[in-house]
Amino acid sequence: MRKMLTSRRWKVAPQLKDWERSCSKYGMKSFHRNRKRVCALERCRFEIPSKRRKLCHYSSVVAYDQQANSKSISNSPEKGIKRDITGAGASASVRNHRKKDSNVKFSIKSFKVPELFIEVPENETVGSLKRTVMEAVKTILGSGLRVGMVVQGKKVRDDNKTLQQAGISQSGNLDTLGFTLEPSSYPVSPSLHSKDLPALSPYVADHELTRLPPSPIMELELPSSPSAPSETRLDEHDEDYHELALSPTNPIDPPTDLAISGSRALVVVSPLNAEAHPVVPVNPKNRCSELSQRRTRRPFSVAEVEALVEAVEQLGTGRWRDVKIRAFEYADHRTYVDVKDKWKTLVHTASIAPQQRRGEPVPQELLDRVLIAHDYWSKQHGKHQAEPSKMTEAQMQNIGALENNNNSVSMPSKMVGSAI
DNA sequence: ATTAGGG
DNA sequence: CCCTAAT
Repeated sequence: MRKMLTSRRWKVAPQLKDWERSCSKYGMKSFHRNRKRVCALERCRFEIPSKRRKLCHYSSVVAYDQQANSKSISNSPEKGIKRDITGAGASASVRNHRKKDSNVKFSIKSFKVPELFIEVPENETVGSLKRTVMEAVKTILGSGLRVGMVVQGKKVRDDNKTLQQAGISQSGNLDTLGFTLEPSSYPVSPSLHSKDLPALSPYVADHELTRLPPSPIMELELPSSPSAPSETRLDEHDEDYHELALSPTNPIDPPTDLAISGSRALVVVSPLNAEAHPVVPVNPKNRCSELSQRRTRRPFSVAEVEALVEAVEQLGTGRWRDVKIRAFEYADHRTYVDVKDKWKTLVHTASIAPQQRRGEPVPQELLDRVLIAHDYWSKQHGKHQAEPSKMTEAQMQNIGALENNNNSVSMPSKMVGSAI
């Protein structure tokens, strides 16, 4: 659903087609499973594409150009948002004027502000649209804004950090420095509090069930007093802003100087076939609400990882359905896709330095097994009997050569744990 | 419904 | 985790 919102319209048709094909091929079960999604698809078919669900209420980008004292609204199709923002100069940009002393000198061309979702009927007049936008802007301003800082695409939260420590120096990449205007308050949608929490698998050491899904809804009532611009309050929304963060590899500042005037941004308001909604911050429980609720994060526990490794060692890396059943048969919240993804991250985790790993540390012993199993199963094992490609000596050591055509082939048990 | 990969 | 193209 989220993705649908982000999809360009022309991608919708194929989607529906797939669905139909899938239904005819897999029966009503598939039909019902996908109906929900497709219905949503249909509803959002004419909506303004948006990057993430959490931002689906802000599909247009309002940018303030300080220098020109003008504001512009742009609506860019998904993937283009970041580029458009930066490319259009709608983002904060900084220039290094002089590299003499230890002072960092720069100018802010513009600020990046949170997205804004505008929903108006087709027969809306330009004039009323302008007013609507103005209201939206006033709403944002009324709710209070705080300044966020981005360096090299990463948000800088530590206010105590010196500019130098943050990598902001006359010699640093001032081009990657950006500022954003963010709402200082993020009311939480009450309807989202009671998220269903499936039964935990026998392995799950539950402790991560407290996080509430962040709400994209912004305060509609303006007169809210500018609450304390605490950095921590927006922690959970950082990712959102990362989306809008400047790309280090995407210089946005042409050798021009400050004063940028006029707005080349355009306004694109998709026609809404349904009822008219002059109001800006859309009703919380509308189209893209429940349907797109991101699942609560459930980090795999060590026990789960062990179960997964165990299963993969036996089944390989191409039968995630089976792996899921074997290792998480009773963990409804772990789908075979989840399991497959977890293996992917495990392989990655095992490949990086321990210092770079995050979350509950996974015993090295398990990570070793991950790597071994990964290697083993990625080299023509359990797969078609292709010509035995060359295996280096090292591989021979770690990956014992052995195979049988049985359907339940597995890694030679001798290997399991050989790398402790 | 599952698989396989990119996001 | 999400989203999807292919099976």
